[in-house]
Amino acid sequence: MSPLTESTFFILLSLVPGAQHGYAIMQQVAQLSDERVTLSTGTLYTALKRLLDDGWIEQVEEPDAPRGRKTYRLTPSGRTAVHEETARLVSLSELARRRLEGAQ
Amino acid sequence: MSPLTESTFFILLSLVPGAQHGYAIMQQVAQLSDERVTLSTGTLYTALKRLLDDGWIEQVEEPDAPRGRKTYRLTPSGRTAVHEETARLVSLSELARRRLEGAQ
DNA sequence: TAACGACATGTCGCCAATCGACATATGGAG
DNA sequence: CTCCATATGTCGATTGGCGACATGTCGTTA
Repeated sequence: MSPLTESTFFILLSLVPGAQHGYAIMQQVAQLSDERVTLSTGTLYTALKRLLDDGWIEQVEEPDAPRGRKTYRLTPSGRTAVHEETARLVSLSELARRRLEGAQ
Repeated sequence: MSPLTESTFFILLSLVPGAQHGYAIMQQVAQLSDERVTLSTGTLYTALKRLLDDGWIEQVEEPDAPRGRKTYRLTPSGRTAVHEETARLVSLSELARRRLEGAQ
């Protein structure tokens, strides 16, 4: 399992509490990251396509959805991936802190 | 300041305690990451070149160095970058944990 | 009513970085 | 002498992000 890119990780993170559509994901990522990560539409929609292909997200059928809005939710595999990536980030940041503090 | 790739971050981390040459960096990254990250030579030497260009590492002149060995050390900018990236990882991993635990 | 900005999805081409494969050369051990 | 660890490097393919462009709706307001 290779490390996720920051964009991909934020997209998955924004879907953790529940399903959302693309544009809302974009806004939430900006909010979550305190405006530090602002996804371009190019990044967002190609990432969503890739995540669908990988089976990490799936489209939710919503009959009452306005216009051409498409809503996505995490699959179990996607949720596992978020957990694994979070574990990687935690161990990596702890390793880095130890190194910077001088303790091997 | 965009996020560093995992490879680049590990290379910089391995130089935190002191100067090293390329091959030793490769071995230390493998050891630091518990064999999870094994840099190919392609990744290593192109990354070192890039880091030199960016002024994050510099070559150390060693008259007693055996063969064509080249030793590198962190510059002040490079050290700053490691600190900033570590801070980013810490805040990101904390954000992720909060999200997964359901709080916000 | 016309214009504007927010909402909403999508494609395209460029660029940056990783990876595996290949190339080259030295030193030491068996 | 052959093999392996040491040591540096290039090249081409692939992946992913980004900015620009394209298209269309909806609500507000001048």
